[in-house]
Amino acid sequence: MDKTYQPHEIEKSWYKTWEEKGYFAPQGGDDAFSIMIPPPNVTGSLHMGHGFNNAIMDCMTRYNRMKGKNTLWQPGTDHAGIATQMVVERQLAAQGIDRKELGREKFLEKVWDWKEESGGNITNQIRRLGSSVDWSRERFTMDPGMSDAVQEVFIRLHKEDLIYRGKRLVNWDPKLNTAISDLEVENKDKKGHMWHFRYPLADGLTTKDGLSYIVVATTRPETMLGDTGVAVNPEDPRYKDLIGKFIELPLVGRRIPIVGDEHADMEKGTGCVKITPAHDFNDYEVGKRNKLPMINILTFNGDIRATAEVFNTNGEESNDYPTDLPSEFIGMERFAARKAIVAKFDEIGLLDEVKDHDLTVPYGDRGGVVIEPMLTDQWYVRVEALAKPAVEAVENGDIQFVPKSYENMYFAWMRDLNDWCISRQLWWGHRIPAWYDDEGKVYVGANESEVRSQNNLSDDINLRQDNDVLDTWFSSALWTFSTLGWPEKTKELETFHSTDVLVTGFDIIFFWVARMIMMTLKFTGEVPFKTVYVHGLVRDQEGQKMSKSKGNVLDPLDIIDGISLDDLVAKRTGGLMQPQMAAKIEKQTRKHYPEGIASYGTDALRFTFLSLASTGRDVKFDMSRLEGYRNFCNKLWNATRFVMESIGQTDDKPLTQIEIDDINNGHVELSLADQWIESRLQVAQKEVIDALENYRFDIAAQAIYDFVWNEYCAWYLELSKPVLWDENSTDAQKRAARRTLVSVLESILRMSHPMMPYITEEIWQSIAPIAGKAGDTIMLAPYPQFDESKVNAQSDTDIEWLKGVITGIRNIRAEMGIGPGKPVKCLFRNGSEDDQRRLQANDTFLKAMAKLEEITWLNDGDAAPLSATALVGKMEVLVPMAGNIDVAAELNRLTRAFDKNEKELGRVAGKLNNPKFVDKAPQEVLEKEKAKLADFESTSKKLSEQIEAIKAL
RNA sequence: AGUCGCGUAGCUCAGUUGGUUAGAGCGCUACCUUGACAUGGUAGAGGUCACCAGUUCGAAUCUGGUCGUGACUACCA
Repeated sequence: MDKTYQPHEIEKSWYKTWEEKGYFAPQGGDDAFSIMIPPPNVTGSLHMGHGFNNAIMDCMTRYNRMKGKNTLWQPGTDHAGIATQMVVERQLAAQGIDRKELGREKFLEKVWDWKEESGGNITNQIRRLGSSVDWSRERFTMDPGMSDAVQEVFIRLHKEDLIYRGKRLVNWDPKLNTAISDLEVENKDKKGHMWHFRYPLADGLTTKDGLSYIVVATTRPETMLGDTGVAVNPEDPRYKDLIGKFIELPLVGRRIPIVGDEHADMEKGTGCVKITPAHDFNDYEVGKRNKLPMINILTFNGDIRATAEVFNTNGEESNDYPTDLPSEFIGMERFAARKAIVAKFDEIGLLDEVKDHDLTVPYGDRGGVVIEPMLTDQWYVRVEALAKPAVEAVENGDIQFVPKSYENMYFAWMRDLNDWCISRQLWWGHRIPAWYDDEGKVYVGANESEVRSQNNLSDDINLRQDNDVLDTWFSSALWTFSTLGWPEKTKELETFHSTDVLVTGFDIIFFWVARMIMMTLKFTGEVPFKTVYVHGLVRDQEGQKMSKSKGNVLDPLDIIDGISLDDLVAKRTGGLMQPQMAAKIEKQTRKHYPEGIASYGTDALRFTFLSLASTGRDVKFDMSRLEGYRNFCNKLWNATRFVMESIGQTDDKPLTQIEIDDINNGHVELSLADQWIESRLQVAQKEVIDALENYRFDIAAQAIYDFVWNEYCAWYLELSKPVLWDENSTDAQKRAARRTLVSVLESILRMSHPMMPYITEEIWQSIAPIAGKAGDTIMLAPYPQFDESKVNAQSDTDIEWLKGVITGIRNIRAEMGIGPGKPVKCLFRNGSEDDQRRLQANDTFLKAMAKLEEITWLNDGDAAPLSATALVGKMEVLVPMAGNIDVAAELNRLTRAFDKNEKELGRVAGKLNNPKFVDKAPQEVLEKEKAKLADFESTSKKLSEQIEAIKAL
């Protein structure tokens, strides 16, 4: 074995072996366990969030598999409509090709090509993370089977009138030219302006104040081209007389009414609100209430149209107004038009005022440009009826969120839902199964011929299919059951649905979790999962969300394999949407990773993720923690080297079967340490199992770390040395130590395997046969169970005593400046029978671990030399001060201990002197405090005696 | 503005139904290459649990408020 842990060597080949041997496929008992991977973007690449997510899911999966359950972790990817289409469009643009020139068919071929080319990337990454998914069942949302499911769902929902089509105001992304749902809109706080415009009253009217105009304010001046009214509050004494009158819309010359609507707030702004129903969500509602026409003035790219589109309040084309727009603005980009229109108002003396204004601006989360409310035909899901059972499933506990507090978030969102806009003006995705005849009548069905036959449409009637595709989340919402074969009634569906647990970040509870619950209940009558484990979001060391545009993303593989600083900088600054950020990103990267990133290996990364998986909302990823866990792997590795060495196994000379049988079956005489470590192992196992069952991976990781490092390595390994190295030890004693070393290590490996699959498999392969365990892989070995019969409380207190003596002497050594290599004498005074028994049983351990040349037991009245002293319970451990020892230092040490003890003594005494406490506190607590008091008093007494003795010199 | 969450050691975080001498890792200080491991060992230092008030015999933990901070929702004519 190498002297240090080398993750690369270990992690190189195991995954391939596991996969090839089919260990990931479901096998095991009748009791099933299943979990669905949240499908990542097929052409994307993994980020730290995926790494975190995968570490948790794989830990659960491996744990349940080792428990003997019929375990399925279902993998797959989604088609990520917008994101993928964007990437391919950009690639084409680089070659000077436009998507529309290419045509739909050809373009889709290109996307499929790209999927073939890059789709392996993400699955490779998942493999590198060690995720034990069943690759034989890998699914993709655009697979034929899943597409059938999507179509089936659409048609059925439509039949039940839960899907409808309508002309409505939607969030429009002018860059990507598609509608997006309100969840895909990101609101950002911006500094902007509020422009006040004067709108002249028509027909020579004046206001009460004698003005010939009213003033409206807007943050989006360009929309005024589409104004079809001005609203004032019906109660507003300033303006209510004007209701029913008209104004002359500047620049356009449109005559538009003043309407009374409560939307206009008398306290706010000027009290007059311009109404642009085709370009503002509030105005849309006001327009509907007041029967105002809607005028669309923008193209899908967000430019001013050549001619406006005029609709009546029902969304039908109308001639309520002419379609002319002022020629000087035509074709202008919306923000340029804003400037030009403000300038024009200023020029003609109608710009009343400009104020600075803080506002929230909606951005598309994909395209990154300002969203424009746009009047378009879209498909919607009516969510109200679907939401009700989805809420109930959580209320009645069929689905449980962990941590529970996320249920509030879920309910809050489910309470006020908007209908879900599911159509996207893209080519990449599931095309909407709807056909239109020449009159625009809609027919929904699986395909054209079905539509014709179901609706008795003859072949000479023209039909064309809807151009749009469905939101990717529509197909993702069917993920748990469509991956298992629905709408067929498959065996998999029966066995693995509902799934046991969904592991996801809170940021997609609405996007995905809620929609899955709604759709799955609707179509299977089952919940998609029984538990939703919600983890935090991985952030960088400054607590910032990781994003490509901020340049603070990390690829988990770069942590596993390592990356040079220059490569990391290049990776982060390449392909930026905003190239001007490059310098800042480079500076930041060089600051945070002056040496680049070392290679830490998969196990250390996974263990780090799991140790960070507490109940918090954020996970700040801390490289120093990662380093600590890499060191932990090294610790485990070297402990193994020690065990191998102790049993006489070397790389080129393995143990013979006879030698192995001897270790496992020969006569043994268990030492206190042997019994103790077995006992502690049980306690650790219980802690780990309890933590895993409660989704507290941080606690499980901590328990493993603590047991391996601070008990097995720090104490047990050290305690085994005196036995193994002492010529006077019997064979039975040595055999006991060897057997214990091996069996505890083997248990540690199985206990840790779900968290650190590679190193545990690597070591297990050589340790298991020696421990007498059969099996080809640790993956399928049984998970260790808590065995109460091996818990030994006596050994625990005895070892604590031993540790106390050793630590006490080491402390004296350190404070007195006695080097660890120098043997000292030691005397025990004022010890009990128990102390004496322990001393006899542990004489060898003590001498070896505290480097003692002689131990003397003092009986009452025996004289003691002047000594430095440590207390172990009531017993005093004396290290004689052989003349050259620092008296002042010892006095100082004792005084510090005394002061500390006095403080505690005072605190406890105060409590016990309080009659109310003595009166009301439970007996149990009272006894505990009394015992503490006695201890502190005895310690104080001893320490002051010792201080006096030193002072007397 | 509303809702929810958070504030514990220099840093990153645990702290289960109120009773611990408030813990861990990293970092820090001193010492140590001793035959698993310097990716190590030994011994230490370091906290008014944001602040104020309350409930209680007893509060990091429960309640109310203040301050700071984050997320989400809404508004922003």
